[in-house]
Amino acid sequence: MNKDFFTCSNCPMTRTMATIGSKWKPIIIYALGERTLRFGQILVRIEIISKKVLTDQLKELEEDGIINRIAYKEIPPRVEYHLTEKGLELLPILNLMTLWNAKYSEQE
Amino acid sequence: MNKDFFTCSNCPMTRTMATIGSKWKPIIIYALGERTLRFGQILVRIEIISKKVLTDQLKELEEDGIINRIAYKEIPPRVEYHLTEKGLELLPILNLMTLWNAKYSEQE
DNA sequence: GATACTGGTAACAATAAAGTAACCACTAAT
DNA sequence: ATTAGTGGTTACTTTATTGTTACCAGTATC
Repeated sequence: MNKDFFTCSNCPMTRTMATIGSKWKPIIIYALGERTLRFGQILVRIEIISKKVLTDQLKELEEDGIINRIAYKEIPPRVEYHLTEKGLELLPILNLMTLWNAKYSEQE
Repeated sequence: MNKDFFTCSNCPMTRTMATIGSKWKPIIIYALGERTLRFGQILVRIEIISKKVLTDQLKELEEDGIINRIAYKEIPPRVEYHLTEKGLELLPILNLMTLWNAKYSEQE
């Protein structure tokens, strides 16, 4: 009985998925990249995401320290988002994943 | 207007998420690792996953060429699963993700 | 003959995630 | 006075994902 026995309560993968394992989060992070984008710009880039979902996901990503939100006190409002250091470190990993996927997507 | 304009229909991240972006898939892949495991063994390792969900996810992973399923014609039945080359290549990437997550999980 | 074993399946229930549509605040310009 | 512009929120509906329970096949053992 080896000690790497898999238990979900503190399985690293389970915990990681709890942070970025959702339909939209990796997409948002990827869309943001190294840019600073306004709410509306993200909305346009991801095209088919809804306002509400984007709001929700951005909020969660901010809570998890993956993105930074800066609201300027202007009218009409301007809110900018960009990845934190933590978020930026995720970028190359997500990139590897898309490369992996692309590599095996040639048969289509 | 630069050409990396983000369109979801063929956004690499969106497509990658379609393959492995579910609550359980990364966990199953991670649990499998380089081992060959029987259905029941995976079930025990992941503890809280249900039979049905595991069945479903394994089926999809097999369809996507990420795992191999070998059914021995024995009674009681014996079915073994292991990662394909494609699946194995995903392992280090998932590993990076758990490392990333662990790095920023110290505050808890 | 009853029971255990394994890897499922079927029918269904519950939950979580995502989507829709209307609305709001506040200012500037028409 | 009305409309546009931005970044939301609210209430609600729909859809997707997960989970539950009971059951099955077919052989071996008690």
